[in-house]
Amino acid sequence: MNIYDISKMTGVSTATVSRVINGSSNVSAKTREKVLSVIKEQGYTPNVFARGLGLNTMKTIGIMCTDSSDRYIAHAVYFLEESLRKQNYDMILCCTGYEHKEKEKQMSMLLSKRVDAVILVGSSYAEENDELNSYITDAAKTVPVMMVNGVINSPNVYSVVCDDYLAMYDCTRQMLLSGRKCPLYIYNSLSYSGKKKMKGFMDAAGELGVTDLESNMLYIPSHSTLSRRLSPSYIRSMIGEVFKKRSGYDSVICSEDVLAVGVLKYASSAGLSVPKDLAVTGYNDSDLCECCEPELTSVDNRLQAICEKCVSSLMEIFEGSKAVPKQTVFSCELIQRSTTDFH
Amino acid sequence: MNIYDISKMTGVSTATVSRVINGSSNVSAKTREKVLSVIKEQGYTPNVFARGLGLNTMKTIGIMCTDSSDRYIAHAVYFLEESLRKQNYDMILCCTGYEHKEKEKQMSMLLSKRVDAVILVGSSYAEENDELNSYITDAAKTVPVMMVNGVINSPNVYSVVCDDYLAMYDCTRQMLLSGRKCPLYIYNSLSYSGKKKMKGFMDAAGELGVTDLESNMLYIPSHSTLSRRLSPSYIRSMIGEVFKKRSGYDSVICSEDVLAVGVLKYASSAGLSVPKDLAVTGYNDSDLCECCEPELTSVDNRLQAICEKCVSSLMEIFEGSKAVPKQTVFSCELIQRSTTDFH
DNA sequence: TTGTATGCGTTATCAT
DNA sequence: ATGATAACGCATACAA
Repeated sequence: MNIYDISKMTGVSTATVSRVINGSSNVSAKTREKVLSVIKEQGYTPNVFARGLGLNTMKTIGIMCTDSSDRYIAHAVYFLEESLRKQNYDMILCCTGYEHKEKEKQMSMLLSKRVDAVILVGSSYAEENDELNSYITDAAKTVPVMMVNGVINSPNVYSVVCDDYLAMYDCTRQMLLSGRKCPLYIYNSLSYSGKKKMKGFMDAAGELGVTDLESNMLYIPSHSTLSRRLSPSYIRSMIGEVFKKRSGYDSVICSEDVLAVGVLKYASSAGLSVPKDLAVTGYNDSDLCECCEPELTSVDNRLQAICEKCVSSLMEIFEGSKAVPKQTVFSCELIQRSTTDFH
Repeated sequence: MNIYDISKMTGVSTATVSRVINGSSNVSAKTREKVLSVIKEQGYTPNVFARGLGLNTMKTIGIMCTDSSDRYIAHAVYFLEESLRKQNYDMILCCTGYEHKEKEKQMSMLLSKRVDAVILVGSSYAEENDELNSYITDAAKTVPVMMVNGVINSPNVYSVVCDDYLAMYDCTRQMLLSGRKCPLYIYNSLSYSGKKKMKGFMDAAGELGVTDLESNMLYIPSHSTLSRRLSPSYIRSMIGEVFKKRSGYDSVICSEDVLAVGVLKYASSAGLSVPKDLAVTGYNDSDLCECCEPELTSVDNRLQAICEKCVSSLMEIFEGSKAVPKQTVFSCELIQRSTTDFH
């Protein structure tokens, strides 16, 4: 069943059938009605390949992420899907993992599929080293590239991010202003946003009199070769070692919620009362916050707003707007629960 | 840059270029080498639309799920993506939500995109009422339909599931054999697998002397119009009400981990010691299990194995095998942690 | 308002 | 082993 069949059955030309399908106004009401009824009756659907061949687009966006089972990314994918579908776009989802080689490979695969744009989800796509980003900037010569929570300054690459620096700066300030003297910062990533958060902590802590920042920071890398994901009990044991080496920590600020869960586990096993003996904050405001005891103070990084803005900007780019901002920054919001006693 | 350009630059016909691209053996080594070098040098990529038009396939699988940000589904999507990519297939991801209308709509959208198959993720696609499944059985007339954790008995529809009935039956048995007399079963879904689990509980409880099953079961529906997701604190309060009405429960068996987290929250607030006063089990063996205190006994429903089998079966179907099982069943595994004291 | 004719870039059939 | 050409199904420029 193709456009020729419909043409024959209705007695009009394929051009007119095509016009009806695409909602052209230059069709008489009578003709339109006739064609429409036959199309419906026959259950005819235009062949997307033929259409794609002519128009060179399939209304499909390529989504690249490292790992769609990650809490944060899974939500991003969901919000993007929702927004894109409203605009009648589909998504091809690619999970690249954390290896550069694979990222490059999937990108070229997406381009060969002639997607209309590529959305990069997560800050692990924005590398410090420009050389490593060349596959992205090259791709942007062909299609718009949108980055969710990552920034690369290059033509046709657009970023939508939240202000992780300021969020962590504020969070740290609040922690110290509430009377804590000796915070421990735990981070698990040195990605673009990972570094922003870290700097936020360091600046605030430095300004408020914390010296010897080195000993107030702990790096627990995720995505090791050993395991795909950090487990809370592993984190607990790491914390335990650090607390054994040096006592006096009265607060822990984490770059991700799961780290804070591990801290709470440590506190519980060490008989520390939270927040009295140890105040704790997480980051992402994920559903983990409400699963632990006490419930976790965290930072809402506005993922939904970011994803929706990302898609709406993309649509504007498609419409040829020249006024789309290269970078859009959202503010985070501190969500206070029971692991802190901020003023 | 198209196949004609390559043809001109190499001095061979487009047919030969095509043969080289598709690895036909009927090409001399010399010609192949020449063509390959020009292709590489020019960075030529075949146009997938033209190819799709001729072959009527784009090596793309449609994935339908209710909500890709759900922990369980997000993992399924990840495992499916991984398996499909190994076979050089892409996925178009659709989140349909829980409304029937939308499921139908997205299905027809996928079919109009000429996907090579559709994978339905989650048990909410298998309806009791055959009428409601007709959009699925109809789709199966066009392409193979694979169901991850749901069963519909119809031509060209294949299911890969885990034995939720047996898992819940065993879990309940263990609970009762460890000395518990009065279990509460909490469930949040009446989907295909939801009913299986429920029956598992009822059968085991009935056999081991629990009477008046009605009062041993509590339904807390997810996906209400109020909120997209159940929150642990809401669950806690629901539990609280039930325990107030009738005391004596010494154990809680949950159809999903997040429910169990809510139970633990209740226990903590009510001063009940787990597992001494109250034994608790979850279901799915999600990462929540290791986030709570004490860590949660749960059922591993072998999601990765299911997804991998689903894809490998699909590949066999594509290869024309007639021996692909209509239904494949995996056994679950009880993962004991610290919320139970099973013998 | 409607129809005709052509291009889009492959793959496959049939010759050679 | 290689080449010429039809077919795939649609959209559109141009003609009427």
